[in-house]
Amino acid sequence: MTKTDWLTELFGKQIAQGHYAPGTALPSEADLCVQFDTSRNVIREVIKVLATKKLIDAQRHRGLFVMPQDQWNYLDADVLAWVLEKGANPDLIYSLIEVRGLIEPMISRWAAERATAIDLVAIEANYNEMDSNRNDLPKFNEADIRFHKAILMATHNVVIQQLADAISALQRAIFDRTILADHAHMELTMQEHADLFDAIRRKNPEAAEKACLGMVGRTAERARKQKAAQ
Amino acid sequence: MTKTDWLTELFGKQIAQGHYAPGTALPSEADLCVQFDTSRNVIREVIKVLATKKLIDAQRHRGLFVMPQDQWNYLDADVLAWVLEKGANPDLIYSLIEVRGLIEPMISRWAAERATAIDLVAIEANYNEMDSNRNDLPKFNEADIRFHKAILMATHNVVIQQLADAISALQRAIFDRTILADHAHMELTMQEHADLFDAIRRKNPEAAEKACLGMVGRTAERARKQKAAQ
DNA sequence: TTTACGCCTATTGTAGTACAATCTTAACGT
DNA sequence: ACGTTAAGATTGTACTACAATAGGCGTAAA
Repeated sequence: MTKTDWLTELFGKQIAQGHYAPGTALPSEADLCVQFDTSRNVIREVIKVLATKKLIDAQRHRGLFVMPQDQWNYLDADVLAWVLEKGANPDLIYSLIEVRGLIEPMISRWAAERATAIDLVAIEANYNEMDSNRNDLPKFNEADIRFHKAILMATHNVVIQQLADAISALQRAIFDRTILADHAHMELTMQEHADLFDAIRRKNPEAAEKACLGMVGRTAERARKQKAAQ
Repeated sequence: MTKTDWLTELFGKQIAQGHYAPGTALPSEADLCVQFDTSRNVIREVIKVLATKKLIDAQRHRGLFVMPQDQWNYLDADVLAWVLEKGANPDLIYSLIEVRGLIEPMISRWAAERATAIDLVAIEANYNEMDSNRNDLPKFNEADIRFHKAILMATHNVVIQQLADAISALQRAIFDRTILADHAHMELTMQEHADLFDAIRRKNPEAAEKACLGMVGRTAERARKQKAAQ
């Protein structure tokens, strides 16, 4: 990883996690050079990347400003991960869950209609990896993420596929906040995933959509509980 | 507009429109400096932006490569506009229409549930502007785009709002390809928009969703015809 | 012939300086 | 109090230099 990449992540996180209030001015390029101990060249490239992600607004002769939060590109996997890492605001969480609730069932449906043999192999492989890692939560979660990503790919819709990284980031953030330690919960999760995979393999769109609706609904319910508890 | 912005658009368009085959190597930074008559500094910033948009893959010591098309960030308004400007591939068009058909009806529904008085004023203003510009197609289209954007904003879902620029780019591209010159067509369009606005104003989600389904369906139909005709 | 080694070149990453262009601010004079 | 002017601050662009390493080429050994 290059110094530029590193600083992009560091500075991006600082902004996304509220180090600087939206709308306010950031330090000048010269100050940032000192602060991060690097050349102006690197700082400018970092700024260009963060501006493309809509976190920063660079105005010539005036300075750098934090974009208003509602302009941030939440569909960018980096931005989403940075924001979610440090407990995001409830509005964003609700918006994300709402959108996910809209598109995931349709993704499952499309996957059931279009999955090729190759797609099915990928989905099944990740299901099996989940199954055999019930006692290793980190591995289990990563397999779960790959399972859903494999389904996404099976839609063969390039626009939907763009969302893959963002959805993965969302899943990771949810995993970090919800504990599926208890046995009954794990069994239920595996059963749901089994049902979904089965529906896709049998090329049954209705069953796939229904299976997904249950999962999404329960995830949303968990998120609501977490929010209420905190 | 700065030189960097200008070259980002120029080079980005070249790549997005197939000047260089996906997967192949691009000219080196030094060559690009000569080709675009600029400093390496500017070229590197251009590259950073296009890499963030997933059009370019910069590999240290190896060179610059065009990303595979299915990695391009089609949810970025620039990328989408560049790609669509020069007749995109049918797969992409189909994917876009499919996704739009999924989310637009729900957007209409949410807008009907949540639109504030301010939102309604914005929507109505743009409807009226469409109405009074039936004979000025460019103005009519821009008003149409703002009409749909106002509805998007009325969902009060920040994730959905991120899609606004991309959807506007998509609409512009569709307008450029479809001719609504004939009178009957225009009347139908206005009627559909009136129905949608009316449903949102009356806070009737079902009616809003239904009105939108008709519009989306007809747009998809038009796109299919255009594709068949070419 | 094949393989291993080392040298050379090409290429991106980082640092630093210099100047241009213009917006902001403060000082100044009336 | 107000308009003018000048200085300073800040981003945009250009150029040079060096670092670090992947890849290609040639050479020599097995």
